[in-house]
Parts: sequence; C-alpha cells; structure tokens
Amino acid sequence: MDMAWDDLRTVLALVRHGSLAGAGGALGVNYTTVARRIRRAEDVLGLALFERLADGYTPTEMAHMIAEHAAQMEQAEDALMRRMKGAETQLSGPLVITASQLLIANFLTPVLDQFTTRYPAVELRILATNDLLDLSRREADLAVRISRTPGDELTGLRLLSQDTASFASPDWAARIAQDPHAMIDWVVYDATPDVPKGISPDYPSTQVRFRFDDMVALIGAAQAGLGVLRMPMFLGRTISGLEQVPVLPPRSYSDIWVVGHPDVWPSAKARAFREVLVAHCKANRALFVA
Amino acid sequence: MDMAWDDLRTVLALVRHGSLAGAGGALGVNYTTVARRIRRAEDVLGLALFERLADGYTPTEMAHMIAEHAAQMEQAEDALMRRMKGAETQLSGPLVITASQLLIANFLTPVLDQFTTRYPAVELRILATNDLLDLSRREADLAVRISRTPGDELTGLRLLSQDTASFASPDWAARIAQDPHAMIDWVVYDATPDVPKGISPDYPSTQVRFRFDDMVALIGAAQAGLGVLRMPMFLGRTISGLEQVPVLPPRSYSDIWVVGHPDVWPSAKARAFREVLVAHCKANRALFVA
DNA sequence: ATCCATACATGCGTTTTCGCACGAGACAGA
DNA sequence: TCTGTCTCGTGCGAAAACGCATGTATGGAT
Repeated sequence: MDMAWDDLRTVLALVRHGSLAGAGGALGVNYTTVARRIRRAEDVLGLALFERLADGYTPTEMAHMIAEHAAQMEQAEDALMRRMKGAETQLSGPLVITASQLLIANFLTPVLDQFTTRYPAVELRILATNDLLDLSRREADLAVRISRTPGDELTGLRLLSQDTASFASPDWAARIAQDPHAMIDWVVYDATPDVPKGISPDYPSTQVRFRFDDMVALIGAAQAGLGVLRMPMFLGRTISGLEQVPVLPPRSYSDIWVVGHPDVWPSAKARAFREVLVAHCKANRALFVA
Repeated sequence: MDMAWDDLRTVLALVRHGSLAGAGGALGVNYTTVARRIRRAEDVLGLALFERLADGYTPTEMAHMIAEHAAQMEQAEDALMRRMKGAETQLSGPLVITASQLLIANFLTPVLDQFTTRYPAVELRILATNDLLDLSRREADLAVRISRTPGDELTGLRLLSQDTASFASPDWAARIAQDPHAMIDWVVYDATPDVPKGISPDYPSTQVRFRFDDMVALIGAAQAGLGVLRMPMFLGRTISGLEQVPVLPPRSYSDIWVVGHPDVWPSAKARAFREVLVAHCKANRALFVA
C-alpha cells in the first residue's frame, strides 16, 4: 500500500535510462539493487511496472505514470538543494562551474588559479563543455556563457562585450596582404555553413573550403593553413599561430555573462567566485574588442 | 551531498509530529529508526536539523525548509497514489469510506451489508467520524457528507434531499400536545447555541435548557426527556424513544452527497460502492422528507 | 560461424538497517 | 514525595539490503 520514496526514485531512473546498469549508475548503486527495488515496488503495488526484454526493461504505462510524478518530486528536491546551497555561508566544500572548453583554456585559467589560491578550502570542479547544463537541476552552480541563456529562469551578470574578426595562419595572412583579389578559403562551423556576412569589398573572392562540427578542430584547421576562420577576438589573439586578417572587419558579437539559478546565486562561494571573475574580466576588457 | 528521499520524508514527519515516537508512528517504523535517519541526514548535510530538547526534537530553520519541500514531494506522491487507485479495475483489495457516526449507524449499515455480500473480496474499512477527512491526502476514498464540501476539488453525486424537524421523548410529546403554551425546553448543539428559528407561533414559550458539543450525547439527552431537539428527519424517525413534535415545522436542510477525489472516482471499487449506495438511497428517499 | 559487448538473472557473503529491550532524565498529578 | 508517563539515548541480535562474482541470452561486427 505504501511506497518507499527511494523506490519511486528508482522507477524514475529506470524509465529514464532504460537499463538496470544505466539507472544504477545514475543512482550510484549497483544494478542488482535497481532490479531488487523494482521487484519490491512491483510486489507492493501488485502489478508489473516493466516488461523484461532482451534489450532492457521496457516501462509499462503505469511506470510512466510513476515516473511523471517522481519527476515532480525530483523538482521539489532540486529546489530544496538549490535553496540549501544558496543559504551556505562558509567558503569551503564543493563549487561547480561550467563554461566552454575554449573560454576556460584561453581566458579563465587565471581566474581558477586566483580563486583556488584565495579560497583553498573550496573544492572547485570545472565542467568544460559546450552543452548548456541545466542549472535548475544542479548540474552546475554557475555558468560562464556567451549570451545569457533566455528561457531559463536564471540570474545573470554581464561580464564583457566582445567582437569577432577573421583570423588565419601567417602564410595565409601574407598571401592575402599580397593579393587581395586572390581566392580566399574559409573554414566554417557547421551551424553557420556559409561564408560569413560582412566581408570587406576589398576581398571579393571567397569560398568555403571545409565545414567542421567542432570549434577546436576548426582552430586546428586554421592553424594548419586550411583557410580563414571567423572567431571571437579574444580567441584569435590568444591562440598561437594565428593572425588577424582584414578580410572581415571586426563586428560586435554576443556578450559574455555569468549566470546562475537565483536560489544558488547568493551563496558565499558563488559570490566569491563572481568577485574574482569580474575583476579578471575588468582587467582584460581590451582583449575582447577591436 | 545526495539525500535519500526517505530521509527527507522522515524529516517531514518529525517536523510535523515533534517527537521521534510520533514521527515513527506516522511512518510505520520504530522511533529509533527515525532518530537514526535524522542523524544520517544531518551527517550528510553537515549541519544540525533539530535541537534535542527534553520535550522532543525542535526543528531548526533548515529543517522547516526541508519539510516545506518534502511536503511538495508528498503532494506529488499523493497524486500518484490517487491516480493509481483510480485506474484500478479489480473488485478486490482495500476501500476506505468515511461518514458521520450517526449516518452510518442509522442509515448506511444496509449498504455496507449489501456491498460486502456482493463484493466479498473488497476489504471495506469504515471511518466513522465527524471530521472532514482530506480525500486529497488519501485519508479515505469516498465520503458521504451532509452538503458537498466546497473548496475541495472534489467530485460529488447528490444522493438525497432531507428535512429537519423537532423530536422529543414520548412524555414531552404528550405534554406539548396537552398544553401548547407551557414552557418548552430545548437541547441544542454548541455550534448553533440558540433556539432554532422558525418555531411555530402555536408554541410561544421556549428556552434553551442544555447545550452539548456532541450529537450522540444530544440524542441521549432528548431520549432521556431533557428537552426537544431539532434533528434531521431520518434520524428522529430511526432512533427509538423519540417522536416528532409539531413545535418546529419540517424545514429543508442540506443535501446528502457522496464525494470523492476525481482521481479516485473512476476506480471499479468506488464505482461499485456508489452503485449500491445510490440504490439504497433511492429506495429510502421518503425516510428523509416530511 | 566466431567473437565481443550489452543486458539481465542468480547465489553468496558482507554491510547496513532495523526493532526490541533497558536505562536515564523531565514533568505532571496524586 | 512518589508514581506514572512522556521524552530520548544505547547496546545487541535479527532481518533486510547491498555489492560482487558467476552464468545465460541476445544482437552486431568481423
């Protein structure tokens, strides 16, 4: 008659992940434990929640209903954990930050250095990913993002304005300077598969040579001399083996923000991190604009 | 870092009940288990949730915050359990009905008899109380109530219209018939402490003799000849030792409803019970009106 | 056809959790 | 003052839950 809440949570995990092992991984328990909890839940309810198939557990309609409500319970738990984190006043324990690989590797490392020096008791964890993590689900406490992600109910602080420009390897730069009318190859990002708009009329001949789905690979291609690349100013200036070329005049691009969930925002650790971050941004503002 | 959901539920129970034993009783576990779970939760969070005082555990602000969110989780669980109950199609297992003591004792017993005869596999449980149980929290599946309780988001079915009238012991009835102008004593309910409105002008002298806080006691007083009592028609007619007296002409009173939560309403057992109930009400409609 | 990866079932030994029994301290009523 | 009742803490043995290791079935790639 009465269900254990942890069993509801287990049903949710299994519905989400489709296999005992996946659910167990998400819950931090052995997969046999997941199997046992599911069996217990089915015994208590007196009905089957999953069909045992060769390729995993397939949820029944009833399991979906349970998962739906367990997800609501999870939301309440997330909100609780966020609020508890937001109420923390001590400068110790875990703090999770996320930003894109390139932002971290090419601009944020001094912030991390300063922060861990000033607050050695804080266990700082960095999630370097381009995925937009869900701060409501506590995947991270703070995120440094290009443009404040709308839709989410997040608090944000604008850190920097930035421009983009065109960059290329030194030999490409020399070639372009020598003959502006020669054909100029571009390497571009999959998401924006055409030659950038706003190319100066002084360089009339352009073509796309490669499309990449990954920015790191794209930079490697530009360094190797495969073509010209449009990228944020700070990246082109920071990364070795690239020079700015005048093909694409600098243009304003999306701002850089630090965002967080309003529940977590006021915590001492988040506040301290923002302080170090803002100082570093102020000191290096010129790096980002033409 | 990660909290067990059952521990959150335990914190909620302890905040609600104030003592380990009370919380344990509500959860169906030994009170030492409650103490252990609380200690574990505090260890995981690294902060105190309760102050240990001589007269019980006093929740800290943080415990109240946890309880607040755990209550939301409980609501989601309640909704789930209701929906699962509503989806049940078999005519076996538990079914919980609530109604006032007097309604059960004096009118509903044949319904219970017929129902258990027709559906012997159903474990019928009766909560005979005047308290308005919370059907959203699954304290009962169906309730037979005088007037459909508004405010609640309940589904209802009108069963009967009813009148009230005045009743008294046989000797009081004889006295009133003999001398309408003599002083007539009333016994009344605390909630309506005055002599009922609408007394016939043929009986000009009335006074309140006793006030009671309990309807069963009130009926006993009327039977013992302590005075005249206004009561629902069906009660006066059903209970022995009382006769209707013409002091108070019959007047329309609140209807009788069967109500339930819309989630639970469509379940086979609830449907079957209503069927038997409605038939019995239809057959005895005349008992309720003048 | 063979090999490998994935997914689950089962049995065993260990760890954790739980309920019970006993004792201490506070408080109210006789 | 004594007694009964309420509260909680602690120690012990039983019960439940858990992780690990092993075995089986299925499907895809070589």
